[in-house]
Amino acid sequence: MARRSDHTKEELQDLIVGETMNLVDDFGATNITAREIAARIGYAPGTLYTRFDNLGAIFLQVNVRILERMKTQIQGAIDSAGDPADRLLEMGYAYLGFAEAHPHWFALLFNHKLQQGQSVPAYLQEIVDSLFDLVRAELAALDPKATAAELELGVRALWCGVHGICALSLADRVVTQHWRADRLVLKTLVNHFLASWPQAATGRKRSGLAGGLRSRATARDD
Amino acid sequence: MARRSDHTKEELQDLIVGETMNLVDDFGATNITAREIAARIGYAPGTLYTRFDNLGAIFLQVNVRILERMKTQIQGAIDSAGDPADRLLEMGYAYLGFAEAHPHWFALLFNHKLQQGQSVPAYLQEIVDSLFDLVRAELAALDPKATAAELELGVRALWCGVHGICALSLADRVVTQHWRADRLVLKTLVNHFLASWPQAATGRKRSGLAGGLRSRATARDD
DNA sequence: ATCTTTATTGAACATCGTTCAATTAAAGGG
DNA sequence: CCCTTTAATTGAACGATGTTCAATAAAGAT
Repeated sequence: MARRSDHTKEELQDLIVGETMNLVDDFGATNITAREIAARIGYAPGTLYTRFDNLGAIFLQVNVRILERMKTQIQGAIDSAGDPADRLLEMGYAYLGFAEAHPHWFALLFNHKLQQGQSVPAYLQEIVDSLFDLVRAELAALDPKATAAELELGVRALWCGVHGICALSLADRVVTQHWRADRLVLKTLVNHFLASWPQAATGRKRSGLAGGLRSRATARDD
Repeated sequence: MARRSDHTKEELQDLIVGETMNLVDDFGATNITAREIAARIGYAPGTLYTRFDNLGAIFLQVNVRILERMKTQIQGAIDSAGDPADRLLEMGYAYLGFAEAHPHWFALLFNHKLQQGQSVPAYLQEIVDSLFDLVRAELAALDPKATAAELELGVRALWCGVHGICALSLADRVVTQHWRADRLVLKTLVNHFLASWPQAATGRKRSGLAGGLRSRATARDD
């Protein structure tokens, strides 16, 4: 039995979340048991419930750490590229690289359901927002005249698009990209998107290709 | 007890899959038990295992039906629109509409993991392929000179992009599109993509906007 | 030393997926 | 019509799960 003051409350909490994170990486969240987590940190199963309401609460904290790591990866990708378009592409590659390197983390991050009445921790939401901001900054650099609403739409469209590629790259699913060229698909998507991003190349007039898009994109929402 | 010849083997199989499909729609796959499925069709739990190896095998057949329904929805969307670009957009809306109308089905379809050594049923893969073909046909109509490889890349990029929007529109997840404008995001993504789809508008020359994209999209794959 | 507090335990509970010997209904042969 | 054969169906049982909580034991206080 672990002695009473081997760890403070905070240390024990960290220990639980950290070990769960490792187990998720290796085996996936669905193959983890409370007893296994407890055994690995040298405590009894019941101890987990002195710090967390249930396993779901632990997984939520694991997701915070996963998202932190993902942000680190994506931020690192920005430094290695020069112009905004390349930086957006590198961010996409980093996102995809993370999903491929840690598919179980990726799955937990996006599939884990909050329990009834539970809300997203503010700190986690901040990280999400900061990631959105990274994309927004590059899109704004490419189109300084874009409105806030246009930028918001662009960020979300691009982000979701890249996410879809990563989500469908996960193995052992029913619908999968068995065609192994995810990076090429990602590049295709990002570049097609960016090709018409400065929505009106010269002075935001509605003419030609980009103008056609603009009228499309701002028409009625159906 | 259900009498021996109340149902043939095939009828019983259909009954199990159908009832499971209903339960998934209402409560989600993770909240369903073998005992509940059995009770609803008036059989004992053990009976399920005379037709299926385990619950996962039932869910796999449910996924076949889900995908069939999804295909029906998407095919229906094609008829209601005129030009290829509108048809692609409508297909995206149908995809999104399906995800929003049946989030639990959508989650099962894309999150359910095959067990070790299990492979995707041929019939299910055929449906996936046929859906890809629907997108391919429209992209080909928009760019008759596109090569097979270009079409394949385009189909996958567009499909994955739309899928990402749908996946992130699911509620009660940690990372979510709490910003309710999924259809607008989808339209933005599709239209930006299509705006540069006929990759070189006049005679496939590499010039201007589209040419820039083309050189990007076909450069080294990293 | 003794008491108080509280961190930790681990047996117990309900429920889960799954198995399989027992049971019961249908089919066939006389 | 009855008896035997066949196989569809059962439901108790098993091991494992998440979770609870009275019991325990260790730390700090007096």
